[in-house]
Amino acid sequence: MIQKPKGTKDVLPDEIDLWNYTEARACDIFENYGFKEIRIPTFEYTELFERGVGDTTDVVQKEMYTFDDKGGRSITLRPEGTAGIVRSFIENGISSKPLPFKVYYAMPMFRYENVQKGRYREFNQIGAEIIGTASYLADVELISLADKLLKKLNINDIYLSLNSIGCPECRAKYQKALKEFIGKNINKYCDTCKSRFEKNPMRILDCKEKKCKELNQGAPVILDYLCDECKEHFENVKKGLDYLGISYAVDSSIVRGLDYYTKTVFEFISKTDGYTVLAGGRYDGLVKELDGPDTPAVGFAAGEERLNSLIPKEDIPSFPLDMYLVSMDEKFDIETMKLANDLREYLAVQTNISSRSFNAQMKYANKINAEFTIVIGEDEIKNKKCKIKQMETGKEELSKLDSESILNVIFEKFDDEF
RNA sequence: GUGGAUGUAGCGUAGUUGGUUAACGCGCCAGUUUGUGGCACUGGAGACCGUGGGUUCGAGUCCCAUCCUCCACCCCA
Repeated sequence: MIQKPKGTKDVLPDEIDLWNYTEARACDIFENYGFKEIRIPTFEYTELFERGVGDTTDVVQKEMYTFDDKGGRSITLRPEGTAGIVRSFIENGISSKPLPFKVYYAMPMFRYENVQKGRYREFNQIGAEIIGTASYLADVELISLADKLLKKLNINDIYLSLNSIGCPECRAKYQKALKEFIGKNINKYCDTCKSRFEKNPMRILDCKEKKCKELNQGAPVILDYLCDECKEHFENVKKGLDYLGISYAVDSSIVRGLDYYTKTVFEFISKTDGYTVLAGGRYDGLVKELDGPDTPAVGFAAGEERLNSLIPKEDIPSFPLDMYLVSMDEKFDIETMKLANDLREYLAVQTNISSRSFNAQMKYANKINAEFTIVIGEDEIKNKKCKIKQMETGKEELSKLDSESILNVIFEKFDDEF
């Protein structure tokens, strides 16, 4: 038997209401904040991610789905959304349109990593980007958007961690101090940390190895090395969030695993599951790094699977079938379908397309939770009348046998229940 | 990539120290009921016991390998 590849999943009709609910909710909120949807390719040239996400990151080093196409080009299934969006921003000359460019997306991402709770190889992210403004106000708007999204989805058992990792200038000073600190004991660190030392020393602070954690005690803190501009930016972000009533905790250990971040970085972390549900930050250098005009930007992404696992089940609407038309006999099947088609202008209707007996059709209508049934047979066709039955109450009402009359009867006689 | 647990009809499970046609519940299909569903009763379909190899007269049961799923680590959303 052929099985689905490791780390993928099927979303079956039983679960689809949840997915549609999350996406529709998110879409509404994004639109209200003035964002428009963007759709970009599922795969890009590998170089985009190597340069954009950073070739020292785990995502690029060991988690990308990369292959050569038949023309010998190196292609990669996108592991995240931002790099592709920035590529699109540059390629389409959007910097000459009114900025900021505010877009959102909901699309699948691909990372080759080991599967566990809330983590898949093909997974979906819902995210937003603001490209073309350096103001702290964009950071605040974006975080407030993220906060609103989670609140509207009734995901409350969650907290916001905030940090600033500065601009390249203050980060260079900080990294120098950090390397001095770590360098004293570098031979005591684990092998991964040793390899991080030259290329990306800040990631050493992220290491979960016990010995490394101990060695990191008393390491210099990035916030102490921020330049005046970065410091002011961070202060303004915090003040803005305070004013909007969004609570947060500054956590100087948040570094983020993607190289493009600058200044503000943040994560919304689930208290119940312990993992990050939504995360993002500012990436002022990325557009230029990818050969575009020097353009500042901020963005975030949320894991849709993780969001879905935290949404209260009672919030999810379901859409039962409005009506099932029972055909008394084979010879009425097609007339029944004709009536169904008329009713389908207004209602969700099913008919007998499985050659079931009368009785079996009633049972089926019951099983699929049809709200109403109408039996179509000799008498109905002859008299042009029918009985509309509400399945839950067993209540029946007479109607003429045409779609408009049926609709009227439903709204008049069953209005309170329907 | 590392470590641990698991794998028997669609789902949840049973299967005794290896021994005929692998069992049960739910679900599915049909009948009891050629003008009305839910309940009940009766019947039916559906499993090469994850896959491949080995031991044996004989393997769902034992051995090896492999894959998947789940969990933890790493990392991330």
